[in-house]
Amino acid sequence: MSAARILPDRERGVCCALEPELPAERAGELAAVLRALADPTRLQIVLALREATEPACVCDFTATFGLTQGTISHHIGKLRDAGLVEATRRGIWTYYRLTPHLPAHIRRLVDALR
Amino acid sequence: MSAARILPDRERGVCCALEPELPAERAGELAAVLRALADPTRLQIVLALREATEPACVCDFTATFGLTQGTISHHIGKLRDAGLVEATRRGIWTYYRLTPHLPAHIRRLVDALR
DNA sequence: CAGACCCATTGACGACTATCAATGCGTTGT
DNA sequence: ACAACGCATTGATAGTCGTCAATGGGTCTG
Repeated sequence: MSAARILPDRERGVCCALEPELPAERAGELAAVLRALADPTRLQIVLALREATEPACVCDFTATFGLTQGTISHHIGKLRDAGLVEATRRGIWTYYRLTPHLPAHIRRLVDALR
Repeated sequence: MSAARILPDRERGVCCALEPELPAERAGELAAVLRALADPTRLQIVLALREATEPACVCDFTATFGLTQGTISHHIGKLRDAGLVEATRRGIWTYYRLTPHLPAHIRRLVDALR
């Protein structure tokens, strides 16, 4: 044990102005991706697509999650807005898959999900 | 190029019921952590704590982000609720640091942030 | 004790979210 | 042409979120 870390001594009235780790714009983009993932349904959709060998359709998910078709479509729309998911129309169906060649830092994030 | 993937043939009225990748409870927990990270301010706080050599105080962040003390406290409260951040009182100050020994799958997620 | 300081909490406000039922649109099969 | 199908969109509702100003509770200094 003994991760007892020593706490810094502070002078009253003096705060350390910290530097943000990321430029504001970058932090906003990353937060937007996280927001897209921050819902159990959308998270499961992304994980399913990540593992899937074939692209999936909206109707595949409605049964799985017990949600309305409209709701699933809404969720997938958010994933598309975030750039995480791509769609391909083919006749009646719209096939979805994880966006191939995501930016490296986003891909790392998606890969970290478990 | 030619990432031209072959799309599956589908029979009308037949959807593939997919298996969720995660048990519902686990997905909910993970989504909760993602929700805690899904705000630019909280994201920057976590990144700052991840890189910091010394724990930080609320007042350190108010200047950095141009937000009220109350707002920063509120954000840190959410990070605490999510289990990402720990607090230590010492006299006037409350020192915050990233929770040591996070569960592996959460730690992996935090490490993936950039 | 009185004041200054750090932080948490509360109340209020506008903005956004998740969900459903209902509707509309394009495509396919008969 | 018509009906069935997959999906998107809309409108509505209940809930959550981010922010601030204001207040209150500890803790230190003089």
